[in-house]
Amino acid sequence: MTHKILICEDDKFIASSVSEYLQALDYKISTVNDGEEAIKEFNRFKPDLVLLDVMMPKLNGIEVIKIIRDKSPTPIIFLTAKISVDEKILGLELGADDYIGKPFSMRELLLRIKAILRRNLLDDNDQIISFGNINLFPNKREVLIKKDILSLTKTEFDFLECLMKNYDQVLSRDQILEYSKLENYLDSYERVVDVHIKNLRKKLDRFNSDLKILTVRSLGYRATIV
Amino acid sequence: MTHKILICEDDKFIASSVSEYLQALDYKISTVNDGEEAIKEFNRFKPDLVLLDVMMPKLNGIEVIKIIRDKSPTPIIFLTAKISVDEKILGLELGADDYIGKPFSMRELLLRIKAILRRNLLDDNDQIISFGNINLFPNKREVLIKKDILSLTKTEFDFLECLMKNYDQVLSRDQILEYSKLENYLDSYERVVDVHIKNLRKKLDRFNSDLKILTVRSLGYRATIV
DNA sequence: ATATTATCAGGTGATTTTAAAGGTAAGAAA
DNA sequence: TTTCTTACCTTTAAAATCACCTGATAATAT
Repeated sequence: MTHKILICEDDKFIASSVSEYLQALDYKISTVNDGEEAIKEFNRFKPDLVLLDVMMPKLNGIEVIKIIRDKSPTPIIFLTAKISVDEKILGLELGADDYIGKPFSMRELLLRIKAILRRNLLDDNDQIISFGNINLFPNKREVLIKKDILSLTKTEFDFLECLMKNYDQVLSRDQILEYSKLENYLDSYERVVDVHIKNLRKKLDRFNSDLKILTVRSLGYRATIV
Repeated sequence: MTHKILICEDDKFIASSVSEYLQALDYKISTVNDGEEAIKEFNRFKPDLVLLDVMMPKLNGIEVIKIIRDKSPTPIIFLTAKISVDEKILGLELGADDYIGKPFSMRELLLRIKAILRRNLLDDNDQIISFGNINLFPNKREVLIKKDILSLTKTEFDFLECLMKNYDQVLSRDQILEYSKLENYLDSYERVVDVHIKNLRKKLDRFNSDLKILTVRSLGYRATIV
């Protein structure tokens, strides 16, 4: 796991105590003290999450988030003294993922960090599966090809997930059926797999997926990129 | 506003002097001498803050905090003779809000108590869950869309809270029921969820919420912004 | 050797069957 | 009263099945 977190905070005391606390928990930390450095370090360090003080020298947090959001969806938590609901809503519209008011407890901060990393699927268990231009989000049950949503039925989704998890491996019809835990899969006519594969291929083709499902004669199917 | 403080401490001398000192400052105090009593009295007394000795008979402080944290975020300060950095981190992870080493001065203890009670008040007002134009205030049990109050029944509120807390995750009907009732959910008929979701959707639509509840066929529901 | 044919695995589209979710309303509970 | 639950009905979506097609391989005949 061990995520990288960028702390942008001009109050040295807060910066160092947050940094120490998170380092002790095995996060990799980089710290900067103003907005301009924040942008530079963001590009260099490529953090998984940013803690961003709103009031900072040179560029304030709102300006920083605009620049970051232009090119990256990296989650950002604002650290802020006390702000109105309106400002909060503005920040959230600009793409902040959360706010935490000062003074905050370390435990509270940690909870929010964990929640956001989990929400953003950067957590180990529930990884995005990507090959070529296709991205599968297991917990959302959503598949994107480039920016297009590929709408799949439950079975189609399960088949694709199974094939992508076993990328480049040949899977038998039985394995695929079992994975998508269709009950009674023992009884059923094996050709069901063929039909679902056919429908899945059609949908993948329509969106020019470069992931293809190959037939391996007398054995089963295998997913690969062209 | 006068807060209730639960003191869990087996050293009678410390217990009574802290108790007297805080009572003189108008805090309401209850005192117990071991871990098992601590749990019982926590449930009965419902304190705003707990002072918890680490070394106690029957159940030690670490075990007590685990049990309390299972159901309550009530702030906890550990009272401890000497503790390594590792133990400190363990305690903080388990949900301690602060540590204070023995011997401590009454004045120092008081400062920490005040800081934590203050911080907790701020945080409570601060737990807004926001996505798109919709803002949910868990402690007020109020939902705003832009500036409009969305009036929801208890169940509708719970459903929405559950879905928003798990933004973009697919939740099964079971999970939603469990979240919203805490008990007896096993008895009930799963279709109730559909009905409440329908009613909730209608209300969200009427106010042009851009948070939508998507159905994920044969799995459950998922909240997302359009 | 090569051409012809039979056989087999897989592909496809149409149709049937089955299942899930939505909507409504009445009765129960709070 | 309002809110929640249940039952029933409608609508819609998905899965399974079937009959037929195609292309590949293997068997056989020339």
